[in-house]
Amino acid sequence: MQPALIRPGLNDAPAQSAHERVYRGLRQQVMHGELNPGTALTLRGIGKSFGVSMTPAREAVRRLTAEGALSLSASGRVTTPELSNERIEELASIRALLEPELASRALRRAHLALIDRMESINEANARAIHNQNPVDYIRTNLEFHRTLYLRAQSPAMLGLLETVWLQLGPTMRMLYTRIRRTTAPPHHRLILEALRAGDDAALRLALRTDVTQGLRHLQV
Amino acid sequence: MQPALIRPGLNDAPAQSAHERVYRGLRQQVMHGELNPGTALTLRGIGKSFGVSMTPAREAVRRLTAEGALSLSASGRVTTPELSNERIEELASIRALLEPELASRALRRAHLALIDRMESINEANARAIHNQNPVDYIRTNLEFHRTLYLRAQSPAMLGLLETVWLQLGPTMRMLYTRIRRTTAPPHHRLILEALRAGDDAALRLALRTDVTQGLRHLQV
DNA sequence: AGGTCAATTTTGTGATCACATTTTTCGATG
DNA sequence: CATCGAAAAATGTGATCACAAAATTGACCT
Repeated sequence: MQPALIRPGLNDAPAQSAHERVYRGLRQQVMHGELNPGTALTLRGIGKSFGVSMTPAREAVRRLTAEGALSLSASGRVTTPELSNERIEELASIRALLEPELASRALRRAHLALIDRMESINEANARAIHNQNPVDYIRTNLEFHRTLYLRAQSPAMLGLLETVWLQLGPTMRMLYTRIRRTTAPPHHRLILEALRAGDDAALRLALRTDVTQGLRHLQV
Repeated sequence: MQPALIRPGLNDAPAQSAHERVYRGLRQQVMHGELNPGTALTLRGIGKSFGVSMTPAREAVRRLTAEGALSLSASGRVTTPELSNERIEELASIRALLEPELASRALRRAHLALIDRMESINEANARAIHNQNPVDYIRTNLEFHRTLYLRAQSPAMLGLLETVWLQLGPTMRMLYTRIRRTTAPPHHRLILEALRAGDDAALRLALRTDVTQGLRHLQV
């Protein structure tokens, strides 16, 4: 197999295991909507594309499957999940439950520097929309939300939410290309205003609508 | 390795893979509080106790680690998690967020047969308390809740909640043996009454207090 | 053309091995 | 008696292999 070619200077974590690299790589592809729903993957293919054997690929797949990022067929085949409309709505309602709570917990700790950072992420988000780039759009949108939620100091809740995002990743890409979004999500402004005003109720409402509204265009 | 000795008649799922058997076995041990926090496990030991090689043991551990049921040390050692007080409270507040919602969704579909079944599970729960049996107590308590939530028809939300239960499993055992519970959890009665009355607000409140109250005795 | 079935290829599973690292053991030393 | 350090044991990681099951292919027949 390939010599794996680790360049320590470029990695955040100094010594990543092979399985960890595969896991992070696949996870990002799924969460950022780089894969369409139903995309088939194979252990040998994953291994080859990361320059490792089947073993670390298998472990990464098990992990991601446990998080709902991938699904296994009865015969063990690996694909990105194809969600039913009911499932999409359920996941959206979980977001609507968790995200206002996380935002509310972050509110008291959200200083101006944080709001400025969110503002600049939101501008990158607008650029992604202008460039019709779905992956950048999804990535910056999640980054906008995560930047806020990190301040909530609630790692378990954020962890749960990220598995929900993971499950929605491929579907979000599909939805994005379907609705051909042309304007920025209107609720990000409301979120920023509520943060600046320190208005908990307005913040919760802004998040609930932001999260819910994006997935209202199903009609499959 | 051992011939694995599968007896199809005794298994619910007809053809379980080795990894699946290990996963289910470990998962139950963790969720039902059969393992104290900080219990060390080894891949070879797990494999031996299930009559399989390291490979399926490793996959099961990866899966359970992804669900928060087990933790990995920096050197890859496997233990059941030892939760900080902050983490316990955070997990409790997640329960307090999800469980009233699941109960509310189940309410309209909760017929009398379901309530009767919950009642009988609650009696088994009382017996477990009388017998000072922590594992039976935890098991029947979770079964009481899960029986209700299954009616919510919200598999993703229930799945998330089960990972929270998993994370709390070893800690619940520790808390149980610490407080030496002697009387039945008072809120199960309130839950049943609210179900019978079809009172959504009362049901939500009963669950929130039931879930929160059990973990108020920390004081580590 | 379309369908059927056998041959072939692809794929996941589980076991085993070599290896590096960590942990434990245990004796020597102060 | 405690502490340090070296030897020994235990452990996780990744690669490879054999095998069975599944999916694909392609020839053949109707």
